[in-house]
Amino acid sequence: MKAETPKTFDPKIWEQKIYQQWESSGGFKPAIDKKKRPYTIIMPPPNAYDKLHIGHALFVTLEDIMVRYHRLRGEPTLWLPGADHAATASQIFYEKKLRQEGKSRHDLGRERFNDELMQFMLEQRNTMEDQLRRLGASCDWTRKKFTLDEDVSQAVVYTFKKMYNEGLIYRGKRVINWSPKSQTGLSDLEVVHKEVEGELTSIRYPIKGGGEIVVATTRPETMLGDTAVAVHPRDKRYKDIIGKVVVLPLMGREIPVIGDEAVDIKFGTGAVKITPAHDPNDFEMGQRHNLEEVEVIDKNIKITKAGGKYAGMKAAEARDKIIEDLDKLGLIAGRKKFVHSVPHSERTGEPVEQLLSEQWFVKIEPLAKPAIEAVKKGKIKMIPKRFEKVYFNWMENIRDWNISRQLWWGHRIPVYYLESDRSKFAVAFDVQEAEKELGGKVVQDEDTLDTWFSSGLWPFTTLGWPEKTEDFKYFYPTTVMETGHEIIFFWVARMIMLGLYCTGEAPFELVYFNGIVRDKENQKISRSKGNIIDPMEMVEKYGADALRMGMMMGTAAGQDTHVDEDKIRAYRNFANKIWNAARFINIKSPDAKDVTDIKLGAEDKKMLDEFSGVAKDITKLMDKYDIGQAGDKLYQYFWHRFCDECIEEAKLRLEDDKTKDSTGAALNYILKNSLKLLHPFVPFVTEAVWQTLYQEEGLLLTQKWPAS
RNA sequence: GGACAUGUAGCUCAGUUGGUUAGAGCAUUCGGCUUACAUCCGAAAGGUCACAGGUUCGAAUCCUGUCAUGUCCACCA
Repeated sequence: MKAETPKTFDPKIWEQKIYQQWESSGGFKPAIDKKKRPYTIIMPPPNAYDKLHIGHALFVTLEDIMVRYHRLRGEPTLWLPGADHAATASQIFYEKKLRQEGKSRHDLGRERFNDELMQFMLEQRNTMEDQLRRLGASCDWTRKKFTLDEDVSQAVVYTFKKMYNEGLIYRGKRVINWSPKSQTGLSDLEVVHKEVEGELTSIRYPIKGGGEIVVATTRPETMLGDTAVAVHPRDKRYKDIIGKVVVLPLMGREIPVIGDEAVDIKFGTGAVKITPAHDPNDFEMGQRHNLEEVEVIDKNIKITKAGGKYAGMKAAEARDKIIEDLDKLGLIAGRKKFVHSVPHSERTGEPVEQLLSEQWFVKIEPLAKPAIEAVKKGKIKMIPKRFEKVYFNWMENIRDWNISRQLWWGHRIPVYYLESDRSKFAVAFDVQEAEKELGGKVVQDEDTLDTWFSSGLWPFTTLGWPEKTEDFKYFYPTTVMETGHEIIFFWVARMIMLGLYCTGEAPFELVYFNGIVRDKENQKISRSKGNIIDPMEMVEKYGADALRMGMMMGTAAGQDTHVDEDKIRAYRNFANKIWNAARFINIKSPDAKDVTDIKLGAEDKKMLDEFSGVAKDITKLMDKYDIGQAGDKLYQYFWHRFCDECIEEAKLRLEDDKTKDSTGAALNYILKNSLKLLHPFVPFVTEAVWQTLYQEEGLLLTQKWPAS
């Protein structure tokens, strides 16, 4: 560096060039050494069509810091990037796009719809990948994966087949959550409960042989499908009524009064109408008491033929009509406003309908048990640890997993039915295999798999499993899964269960949970709130290093983090500080000797000692995954200790011939090694300085960490 | 209904096993183009450590309770 080198670090000149050097150098690829344990992170794949938002910037920053740190430590380090087909989100997204063009997916047909969407995805994916590059993500692009890659899809079928053969996947009729808008079933996790003000209607059900029993409901129209009335077996009021028969009003059907512990004595009259086809609790009760399931609402939320004279009406219309009719008969015992929680689709926001439907399920208990064990025994650790409790709590109360989705986009369920007899089916890789097995023409199941089914296999399908590839053998189990705590059940739990089931090993050693990004008013960053910070705009304005520092400073695992533009600007200044400290040292001492080749003064030794203490502290913090603290310590040290004090005090000694050389050597040593410590956090500016000063030693990317 | 997290300067956060006058950065104010950097340097101001009890020679730190904020789970006929 010379006095005339620019006074400011200009990210625009450097970033792209440096990234290309890194990538083409092969430095992102792990230096495989069978004697060393690899450090592996499989990237949580962003949606292929996503533009990166600030949440992505956070996870990319954190993972890149981990990966760069371990790479500098000399470990064979793999960060494997990917893209997700994000079944539900993508289909909804693309259908919306079609609608704007005045089309629907049915105009295209399944095949064309999927082809077009695939085309679109692959195009968009380039944008997403470019954005990862701009953030400085040091991942191995030669190993990148897409969740719909041929080999990944094969692995999905393989797993489905194995689970089916071992009795872990079954087809069954259950009450499921049905999203009318997207016309698909949802898992319990895809449903959120919202408080809604509704109406609680009390209805008199006449008892055959005299008397009546009053039940209350928020969904009077479901009474058409009632097949019992339940009371608590120890409820004194109804002691003599259990076993009697009531006549279902409007329908005239005779249904029993049953006793079941699940009934809450204190609620309402203590008697509840049971509709096994439209309520999961009622369904379970129906199973216990062998009740008939009468479906009265269909997938378009209209009353079915079983609904008698109400058939064909929309459920809401039927509700009003039924109340009117009951009222005429004097059977309404009361109506009152009632706030209750109603399940809504997490995706579309609409209320979901609970319907009886035939779906594929994963029997979860045999998978959950070992998954609980793995965490209990410490085979998998979570940071922060408190999420282990959250995990146990959910896993211990887990229910079977509905994996069918009535979507077109995604992994199609690998089940083929014999055309001539649909009760016969085979699980197969393709039509030929199925036809061979069934001995006739076959049709494939129309449904696709829950996107989290294939995502659950991600830590090993990305490495080539079920083939015993070199990568799989070497890198699996992986080291860290870094992701958001909001998907601990959706994803993390499923990866652990499926990982243990498929490979016999826990898929990773450590789960690091990042928090949610909020703005300075503590609001969640979201488009609807209008407070989005576009990471690419920030990179454009302040450089990737500044954005990265802004993302990670003050973060702790599992803790929400705050960003705003001021913060990012402040760290742009930090990048500049590094640049200028280097300029100064190099201008004053362009031919600095190695500290081992020169007699050092007392002040020099003190500076060096202090530096090695800092390097040790940083190392300790990094090993604890206390990344925010490590960043803060470094920032503090480099700027306010090294620059403000060490360099300032050294200025005099640099003017004195007796101390000039040794001081220069010491400053140079600290600068050079600080670049290594700083590199995981601010990779671009440190690399830019390194290449300007120490080019003959190769890229900073793969230097040796200056502490142990 | 249950669980968890957080509450320290205007804002974002440190504060190690309890130990002098509670620390940074950003923002603010003042003074400086001092031979790397004005994307800078120096200085100042700013705190009842959410609140109330308790343990202790000593509490931001440990215990109990309260309040506020946020998150998750369960569920409501």
